[in-house]
Amino acid sequence: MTTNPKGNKVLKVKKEVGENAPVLSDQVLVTMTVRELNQHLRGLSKEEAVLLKQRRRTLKNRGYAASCRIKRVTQKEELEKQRCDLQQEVEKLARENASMRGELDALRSKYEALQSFARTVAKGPILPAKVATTSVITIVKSSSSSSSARFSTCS
Amino acid sequence: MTTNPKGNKVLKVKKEVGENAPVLSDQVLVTMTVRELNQHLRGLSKEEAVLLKQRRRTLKNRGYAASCRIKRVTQKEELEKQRCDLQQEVEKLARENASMRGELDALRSKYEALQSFARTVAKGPILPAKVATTSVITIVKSSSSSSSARFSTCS
DNA sequence: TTGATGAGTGAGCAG
DNA sequence: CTGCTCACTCATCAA
Repeated sequence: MTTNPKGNKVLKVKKEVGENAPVLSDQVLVTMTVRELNQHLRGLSKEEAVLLKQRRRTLKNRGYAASCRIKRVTQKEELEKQRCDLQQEVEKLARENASMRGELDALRSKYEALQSFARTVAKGPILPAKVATTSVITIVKSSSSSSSARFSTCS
Repeated sequence: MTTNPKGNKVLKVKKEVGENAPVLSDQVLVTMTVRELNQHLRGLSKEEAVLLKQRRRTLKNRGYAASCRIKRVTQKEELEKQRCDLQQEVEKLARENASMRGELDALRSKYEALQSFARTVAKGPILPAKVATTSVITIVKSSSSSSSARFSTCS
């Protein structure tokens, strides 16, 4: 078991042959450094050496293919997660939006009511007759210079 | 060329053999209905029949693998598009949000100013000195102009 | 040479 | 059986 023979090519697909003497297990062979490999190559015919190096390359490729597949699903999951996050953000912003729209409407109503009230109140005390029908009241916050921008949203 | 022999197994990878008589081109074989296939099988040995059916299956698999890959990239593109769309929606909502927040602030300021004014006015009819510290009140006698529209556009 | 990826192949599952 | 998908292999490209 520990000196895994060789035949475990594909995890469950191609299974062990068990009869030939592998010399090196796949695990060992694929993990080996080039230097170590060369040492093992010492006692082998050129033919065998070529075959062994070829097998190593194939094993490596098997691993590359696996990483490639993993990467693919990882990226896909990443995309799905991003989509999910964005979807939630959209919903959050939409809720904020709706709530602000409500606030705005409410405030506008209050503002208009107050405006009516102010007009009525202002009308009585001062020059009742004349101001009543023709005046507009402009209120300017005197503190800030940028206050003029305040009303520019009313364009 | 039109009666494509057989050897074009893989587009550029495995190329034509050119010596055997394919009887049926890949294109024809893979497109054939089962009924048509059986007719071709009539004059063949059982061995040949099995081989032919196997070849058909392999060709079919080749096609399936291709669709599988296409599907994969299509889905990935789909995800990327959705992400892009959502991203844009987020930005749009964020802009709306910011703009509404601005409106809200502006309106709140106006409301507070009007409130101060109203309080001053309601409390004691226009005492210039007192009002001076917080507001400037301009009373414009407008001669029928649309000046009253000033505030109505802020709705 | 090493690592990554497209395409083809067979295994194996689902309908 | 048909269609799909996984894991593997090979060809090929890039670093």
